[in-house]
Amino acid sequence: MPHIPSATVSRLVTYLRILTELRERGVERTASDDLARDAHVSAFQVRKDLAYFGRFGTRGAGYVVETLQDELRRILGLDRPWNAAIVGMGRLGGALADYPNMDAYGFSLRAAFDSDPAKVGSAVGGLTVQPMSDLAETAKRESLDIALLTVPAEAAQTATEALAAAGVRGILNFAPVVLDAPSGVHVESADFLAGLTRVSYYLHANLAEHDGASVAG
Amino acid sequence: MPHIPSATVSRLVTYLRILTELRERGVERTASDDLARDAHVSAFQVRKDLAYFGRFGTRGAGYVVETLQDELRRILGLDRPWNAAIVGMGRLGGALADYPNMDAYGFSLRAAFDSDPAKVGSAVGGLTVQPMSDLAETAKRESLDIALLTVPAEAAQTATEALAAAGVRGILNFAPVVLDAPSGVHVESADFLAGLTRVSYYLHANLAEHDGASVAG
DNA sequence: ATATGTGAATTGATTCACAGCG
DNA sequence: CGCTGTGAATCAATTCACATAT
Repeated sequence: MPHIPSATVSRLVTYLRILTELRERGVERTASDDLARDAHVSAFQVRKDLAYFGRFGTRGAGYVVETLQDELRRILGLDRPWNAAIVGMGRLGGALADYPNMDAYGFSLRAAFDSDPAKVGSAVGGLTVQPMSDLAETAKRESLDIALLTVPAEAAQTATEALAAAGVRGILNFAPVVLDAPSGVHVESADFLAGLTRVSYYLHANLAEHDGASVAG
Repeated sequence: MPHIPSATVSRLVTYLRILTELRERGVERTASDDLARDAHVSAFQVRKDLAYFGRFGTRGAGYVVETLQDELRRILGLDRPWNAAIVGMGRLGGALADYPNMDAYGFSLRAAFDSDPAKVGSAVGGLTVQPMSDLAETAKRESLDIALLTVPAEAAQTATEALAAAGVRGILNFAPVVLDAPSGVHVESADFLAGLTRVSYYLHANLAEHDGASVAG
């Protein structure tokens, strides 16, 4: 497998969503032109992105929605369940714990942690908040793969190291800091203040172009 | 001004944060090497990013933290206040309304909207939730610049068009859909499910590299 | 006929090496 | 002498054109 641009990975997520919506609407076939229009990219780009991973279409006829959806789910690792935990049960952590459809997307929330003794033991979104000292044991028992990290900025690096030590290999970081990712751990940023600041830049510069960057909120 | 890569804009946000932290710690001078280390990029990259906008350092001596911080705030449009509103007062909207330090970052929350009559009139984070029908009037009265869009995916495009019609020029979109940005409106994505899916991809592909994309959470 | 898949061309971003200035 | 600022070179990503398959 050649090296895959990270922008390609982001676009694959978009294509998958479009295919999911097409399928819900009962559409059976589609084409790179259609996907391109909905994803706001060129049809060349769609075909090139898919070509990194194989051949999924039929020349002259386009793609079968269900087939391509399944392939993208497989490529993106969504053909298996991921066990996730929320670390930091402030307002944002609480909102994420109650977020609907996380299971539908293939992510199973299995635990919630907070270092504040006042929060430990409370119930949020069907989970009981545990102390950080339970992290290693719970991570092992629940086979935690991914953490949604919603602690304050100044606590994020310490929490990251605790997560790495506990065997968690993926972190979605909501804190407004650049994390030093321990070896073997993949970190994605989901930093809405950075997004707000980019909006500020583009408004300020009077550049009302198209969309911007990536991650989560 | 040449064209600025959007990756450069994202990195400028990071540099600004590092400078802010240095200043809080009382550090007066820094160098591209230091910023590079903290931002996880190369020193070449730091200097090239800054060079798009001017000359801010002293050869042989590096940068004055306070000066460079001020320049970056100006470049990113943070030297003026932005008036923001939350559109969609579900769990996530509520969490954002209570988010501390939004003012410190230069964003002033002035209004909150929801289409659900049951939510209208309730108080969240010092704001009274207004119906969507008030959008145009309130946007004008409060000079709303930016919306934090936290409505469900299926409502996001309609809300975007209402915001554009009300004169809001920047949208930070938390919904998991690609928005069709009306002319003159800049949209940034703050889509945490996309971030989670990218984590899934990198874990699945067993590529425990470094960080990924951008936006908010 | 029609739309995919892909090597080649182009564009863009990053890296480099060093000139320039304090 | 040190570190910035920047043109040139390298590397990567996107765009294109068309051969290919149905």
